[in-house]
Amino acid sequence: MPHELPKAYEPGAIEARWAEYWVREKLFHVETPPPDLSDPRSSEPDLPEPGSSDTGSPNHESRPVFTLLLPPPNVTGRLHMGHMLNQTQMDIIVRWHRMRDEVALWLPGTDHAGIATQMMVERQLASEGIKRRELGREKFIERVWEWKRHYGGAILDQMKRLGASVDWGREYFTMDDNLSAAVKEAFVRLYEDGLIYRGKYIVNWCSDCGTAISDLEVKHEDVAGKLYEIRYPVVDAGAQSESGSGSGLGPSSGEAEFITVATTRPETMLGDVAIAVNPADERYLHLHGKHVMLPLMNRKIPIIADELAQPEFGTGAVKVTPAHDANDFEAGQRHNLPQIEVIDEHSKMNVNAGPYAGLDRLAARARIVEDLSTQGFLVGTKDYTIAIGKCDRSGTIVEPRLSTQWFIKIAPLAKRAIEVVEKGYIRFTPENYAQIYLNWMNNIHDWCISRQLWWGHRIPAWYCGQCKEVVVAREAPTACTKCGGAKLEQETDVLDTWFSSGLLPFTALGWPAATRDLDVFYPNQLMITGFDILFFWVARMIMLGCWFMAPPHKPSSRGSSSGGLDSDGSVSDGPILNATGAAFSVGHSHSSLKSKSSRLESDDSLRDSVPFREVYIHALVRDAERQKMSKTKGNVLDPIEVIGQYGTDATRFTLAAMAAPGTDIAFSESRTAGYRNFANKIWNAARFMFMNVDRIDSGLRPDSRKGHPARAGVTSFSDATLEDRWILSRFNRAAGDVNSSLKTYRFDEAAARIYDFFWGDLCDWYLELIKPRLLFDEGADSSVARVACTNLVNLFEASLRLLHPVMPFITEEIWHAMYDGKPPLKSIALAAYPARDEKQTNFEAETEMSILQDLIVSVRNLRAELKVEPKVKIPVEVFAHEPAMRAMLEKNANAVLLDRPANVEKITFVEQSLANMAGTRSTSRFDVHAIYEKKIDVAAERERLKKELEKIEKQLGGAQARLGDKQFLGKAPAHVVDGLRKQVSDQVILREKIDAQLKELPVP
RNA sequence: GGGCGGUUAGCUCAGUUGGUUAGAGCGCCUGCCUUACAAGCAGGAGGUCGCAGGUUCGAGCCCUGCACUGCCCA
Repeated sequence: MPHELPKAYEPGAIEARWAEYWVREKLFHVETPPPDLSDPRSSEPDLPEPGSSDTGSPNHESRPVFTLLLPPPNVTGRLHMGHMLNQTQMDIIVRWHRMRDEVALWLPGTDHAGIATQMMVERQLASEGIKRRELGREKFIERVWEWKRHYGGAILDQMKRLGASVDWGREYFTMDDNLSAAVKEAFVRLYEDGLIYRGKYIVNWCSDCGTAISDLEVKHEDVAGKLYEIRYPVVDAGAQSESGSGSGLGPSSGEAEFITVATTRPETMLGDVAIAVNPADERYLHLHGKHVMLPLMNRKIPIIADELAQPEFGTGAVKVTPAHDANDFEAGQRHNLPQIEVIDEHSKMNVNAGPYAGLDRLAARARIVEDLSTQGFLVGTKDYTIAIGKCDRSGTIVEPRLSTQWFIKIAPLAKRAIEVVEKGYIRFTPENYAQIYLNWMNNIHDWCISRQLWWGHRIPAWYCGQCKEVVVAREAPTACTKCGGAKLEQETDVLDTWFSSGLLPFTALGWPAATRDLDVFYPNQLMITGFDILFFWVARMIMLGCWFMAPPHKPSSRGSSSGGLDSDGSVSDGPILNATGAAFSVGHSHSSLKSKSSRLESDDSLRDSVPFREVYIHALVRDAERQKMSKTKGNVLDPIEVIGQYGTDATRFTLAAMAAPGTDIAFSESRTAGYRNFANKIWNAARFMFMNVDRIDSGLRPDSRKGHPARAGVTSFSDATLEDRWILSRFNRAAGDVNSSLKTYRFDEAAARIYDFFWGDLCDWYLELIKPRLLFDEGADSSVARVACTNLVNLFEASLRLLHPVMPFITEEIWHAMYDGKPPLKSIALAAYPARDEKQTNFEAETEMSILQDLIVSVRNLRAELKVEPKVKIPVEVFAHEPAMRAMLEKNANAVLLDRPANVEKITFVEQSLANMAGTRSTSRFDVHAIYEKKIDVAAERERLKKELEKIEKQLGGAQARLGDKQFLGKAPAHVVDGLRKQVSDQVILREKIDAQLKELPVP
């Protein structure tokens, strides 16, 4: 491969090629390590010391394992910025671990996404004029599969474009046969554990989706509405004298007494079964046990005393509608009240609604309000802000409705899920999410897991046509376990999508079989996801993981070599899946719950039951104006478009650089443009390097003798000159910093550090400083150039490895080119991540170099100030009062002479301070004076010096005051005091120099 | 109503257990097409860290109150 790269970096030309290469070459496939020997897992999340492990023999896997599960995108999904952020962070972390010589498994898959997918296909059918129910369940499901085969892979294809280094050989779909079997198994076991029950409860009902949805799927929204005040006549009021005494009581007319209640949903009054007042509310004491007549329905209903009614709210009396309100439902149970449903599953009034039957509930509301008004029961109407519940999917207003559903009794699962976080077995980053998680977990409600959908995992329960027994079983039973009847019908409901995805950390590794994968890769090391699915998914994974991966559910490979996964990943007969179709064995009956808890005897089994050791919660990506991206606002940034414009690497870098913990990301394209420029900078630095390699030694390649394990520092680098020692030290410092930033998920710090090193140190200084050594004259000794070029090549190769996790494409491209298309490894992604080598850090070189940089910058400053033409060379004089400093500067004067922007003709070291001359810059260490006849702008110079003097005096004043303060000296640590003394002595020198210079300036 | 966060340069954001002179990118101003890069180079301006108190030898950072603002839950 010729080293001729195009002048401008064109990401489009290289990225697609490498993305395809990585997939084709199966570079990120992880074989299941053979069952053997020592436990290959790293017990600590800490990284191995660089260079400490040997390469190891190939058939003995002793490397640490790193497992990460991709939050499975919906099959209906299109890649958005949130995915891109999420995947960029995961990819950086996984590539980093892989380069640290760990077994790094990133497991991809897609989620069947029950409601979303069903809606999508229904919409498609609608365009053909077909309704789902006309088609029938089986045909409909076939259509969904067809749709999935067609469109379901779109998002994964987009992922490939991002360069996501997942193991494509292990891709799963949540409706795959083995995963479906695992879901069924989990359901049956939970049922056997006594944690699943079925019953008629209030659920959130979406009439549009035609299904119950969980609390989490309801989004609350404040809307302007009305509060209707309705008065109910007390029919058996005893004490007339009390009537009308309370301000909240309805107006009494004649002998009648009323109770006034307020509601935002007057149509539900048709289902009222009581009026509740607070037991402590004195206004209503006389009415306890009395009745009111329900207007419009003429039904006599009791007045009950219940905490449901809050005295301070409204009149202190509330209507009770158990069939259409969750709180009322509970109150109804407390008082044994009937449940009267008046709204059906299509949000229409039903037969119980009497004259209003058949009306849509909103139409009914209008009629009811009108009728109440005419009949004198409507006391008033107020404007009111209602927190309305809407379906997350369809946006339809959710109606609380009575219906028969399947639930998970959540408390026992939550108990463990709380414990593992409290004990630190799962750590959150940022840490405050642990508290948010615990708050939610401590107030958790039972989880409604049934959905009235067709697309999903059908609940493995059968109803006996004869005795109505419910049989829960792994396979379709042939006869009722109670009466032996053969007429059995399976439950039509399917499971909540989050039930199956909540099992993924272990089902994706082969559970319930005792697989080697499960042994090696569970628990996952990390979960990276957004806070929006913290409760939906993360919490459920923790609950289910800690339940199923602890004894007795945890499959154990010890002592049972049979069973488990075949090498092709299919489930073979194991001891667990052998359980057959019979309902469930007596030994696993509900009473086993207690024994199960006691069997979780050791803390270790709880510690190792967690689905992942760490959770990193990333921010939300917003638009540049900090607005939430939404289709309706039209401010959605398509990552693929951004990639098209700036490249994947630049987009990834943007997301990494802006991913500071705790704040949302306001994605601004100007940043992406900046990082595209960064990529271009690297590209051109590479061009410069190749130009020199071709000219000096076209056979020069990076030293590749040492591949893995993670190697420290730069190899084959000879640090003869100051700039060599300096860049080597800077590189190692950067490598150390980047590693520690990534360790704590500080993607922003890591990105910034790499950027500063590559651009600020390597390109801005080092490349400029070595140019003279590279540009040897014709016929001259080329050995100096050869050494410089070798250094450059090895340094550059190491720098590419440092950058690779963030910018995988450009680094891969240049890296391959450096080896002339014959690299020692298939990919830079398989090379070692640089670690800091203490021996290569050199504090002295860094200090000296920074003084030289000061000197060079001072000359550049003087040139700008004196308005010297860029092409004109100028002589300078330098004074340093400390002999050691002078010696250092003299020794390295060449660096100053060779700096192009400074464009110095000659350096003369002088014996006297230059501070009192115009055209001088001073630091506490040296003075530098530019010899140039052009007059300086006296006024501007005076202004500048005065400003600087003011600043110094202000700082000096403060510092000296502190140094004179006994309390400060007594209490501040020594290094602070010493630092301050140094600052003062430096600034005193500087102040004198500036004073001198000011005095020499001609008086205006 | 309960909970969590944010407020630092014109914009978007860093700023570690409190410690010496608060940083970056973009934008802006000045000068350069210098033989890797004008997607570049060099130089520069710009901040009483939301407000008011407190703790401390020392506060952008800790505490209290206030203002504005975002999100989650009910």
